[in-house]
Amino acid sequence: MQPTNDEIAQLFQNLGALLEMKGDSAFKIRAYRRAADTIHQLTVPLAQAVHDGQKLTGIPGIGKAISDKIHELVTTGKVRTYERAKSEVPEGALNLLAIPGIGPKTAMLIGTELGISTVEGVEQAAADGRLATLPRMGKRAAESILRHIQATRSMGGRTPIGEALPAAESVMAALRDSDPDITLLTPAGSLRRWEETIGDVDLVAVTRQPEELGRCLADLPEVREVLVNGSRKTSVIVEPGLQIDLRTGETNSIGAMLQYFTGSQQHNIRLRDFANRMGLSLNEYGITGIESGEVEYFADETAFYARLGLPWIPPELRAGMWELDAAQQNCLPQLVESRHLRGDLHVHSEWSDGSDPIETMVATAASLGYEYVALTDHSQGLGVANGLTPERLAAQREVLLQLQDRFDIRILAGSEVDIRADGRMDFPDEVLAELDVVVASVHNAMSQDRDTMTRRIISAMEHPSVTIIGHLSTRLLGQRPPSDFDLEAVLQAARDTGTALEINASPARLDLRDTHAHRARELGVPLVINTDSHHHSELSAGRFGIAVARRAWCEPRHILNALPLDDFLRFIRAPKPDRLKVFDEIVATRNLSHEFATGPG
DNA sequence: GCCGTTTTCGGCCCGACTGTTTTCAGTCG
Repeated sequence: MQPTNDEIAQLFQNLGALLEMKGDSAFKIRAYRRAADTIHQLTVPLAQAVHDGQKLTGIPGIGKAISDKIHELVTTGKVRTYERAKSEVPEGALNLLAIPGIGPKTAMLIGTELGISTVEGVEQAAADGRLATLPRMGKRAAESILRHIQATRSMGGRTPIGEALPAAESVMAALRDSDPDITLLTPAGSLRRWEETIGDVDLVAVTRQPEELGRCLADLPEVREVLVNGSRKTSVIVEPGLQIDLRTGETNSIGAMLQYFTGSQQHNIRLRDFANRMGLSLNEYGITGIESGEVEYFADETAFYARLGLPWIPPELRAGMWELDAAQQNCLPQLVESRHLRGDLHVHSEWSDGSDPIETMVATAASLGYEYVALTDHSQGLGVANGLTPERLAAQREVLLQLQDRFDIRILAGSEVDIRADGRMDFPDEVLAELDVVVASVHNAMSQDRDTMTRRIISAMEHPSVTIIGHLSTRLLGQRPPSDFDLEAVLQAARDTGTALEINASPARLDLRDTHAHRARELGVPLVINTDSHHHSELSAGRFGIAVARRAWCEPRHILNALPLDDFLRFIRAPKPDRLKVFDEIVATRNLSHEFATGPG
């Protein structure tokens, strides 16, 4: 079994931690961590790249030594440097790093002095007083670690953005209520970058009495625990287990502060490195001339980046990958925005498992200013969702025709058709041929092996009536892992067959995920941003899908449902082998460049 | 270990907070 990118990234993350325990060079450690971060975000499977003989050293943060180690891992299944480092620290010390407040140094100490290798062991030692006897440890430190272990247990890892964003908005509303002097209060960190899961919610605020605001946060009723309460930073855990960090600053530092706390860490490291070479030093207060010691202040991020000779970089792009190179060459993408969407092509009604009448869904889509909407209730095979038989589907078409007279918005007849376990479609061909839009999705037998699932999806793409593949991986964030399939083969098939891929905007799914959407765009696969609405209120919830597309560097020209109605109709009416060509022609005649940018380098 | 509009050697982002200390190490982001 080939190592996945995540597994390779984890190995380098661990290697960095092991070297830190051993007291190795901080720069070497940072290099491994950077490589781990980069690999985690790569869109192409590294193991495949190794087999194809591709050069890895062009990837940021990957030089000869790390490239060699990746080769070694892929070809032999092991990395000798890693195995050796592991043998030189106490068994299990890596496990202890999962405890907040315990880093490599403390983990090493606990392992060597107390012979402890598990989180439970640390908990025991903290409780019975052994932990407090260690050097640079004490009663308070031990208590803090005990609290952290218990807090972590009830938090259970990163929070899907669909849960973190409302929680953050609720806390921000409460803070605004309690402090009328707030002039700025906004998310930063991974939330502002719209990552699919959030570790801690970072909030940035400007107000007259910052320490008072920190106390307000600590005193909110939903706060379960106060972790930090300093003059500029307050950290709390709110029910049901989400950490919120609030940083405060001055009005004239807003530009620097927002930039600093939005990150990502790798973006900041690269940006400061870039600034250093200009003789400038960056921190959260402003930009300092290294020679002169003079500090310049910035009221917004645009001015901050401009001082470095750079255009403003959208937070979704600040991954520490290619965005600085693109900014320097002034070729950042003009990212797609919610206002660019002209239709929604995945909408359910009460005819299957939605909860609203068709009319309500259509009226809501019209009120959002859309030019078209496709009704795509489930097909017959999905019994639990009250899937439509061909007869009910035909009856629904009649209803849609009658409704059309009463609405300006173009109503398209569609279906979300099950891709059966053997790759066949859940409706006969002649039924599918009647529809305007066919979203084909996997809903069962999700644990099929890689080859079977890959063939199953590709076989659906090869069907002449299938317009879009819905929620490709079937994952549910934090609940159900993605199914296993060969992404590259599937994306290639999408391109070859002219089948569009859906970015399912439901915050429970976000599927395609950002890196997959990025790769699809690189390959020139038309993408669709759909809400998969089951209630009229969900029709306006496309923002999570837009965020995925933006993190994938998508411009409006990459998004099929950003096309005006006439052009969209031309696309779906073209026979499938010609569709990609039609898409290209449409974009060309609209006088837009249509080279699918892959990012510089 | 990586990297280059000062380059193949000699640099490498920056600060808040905590708990232990009495000047700082460790952790975090």
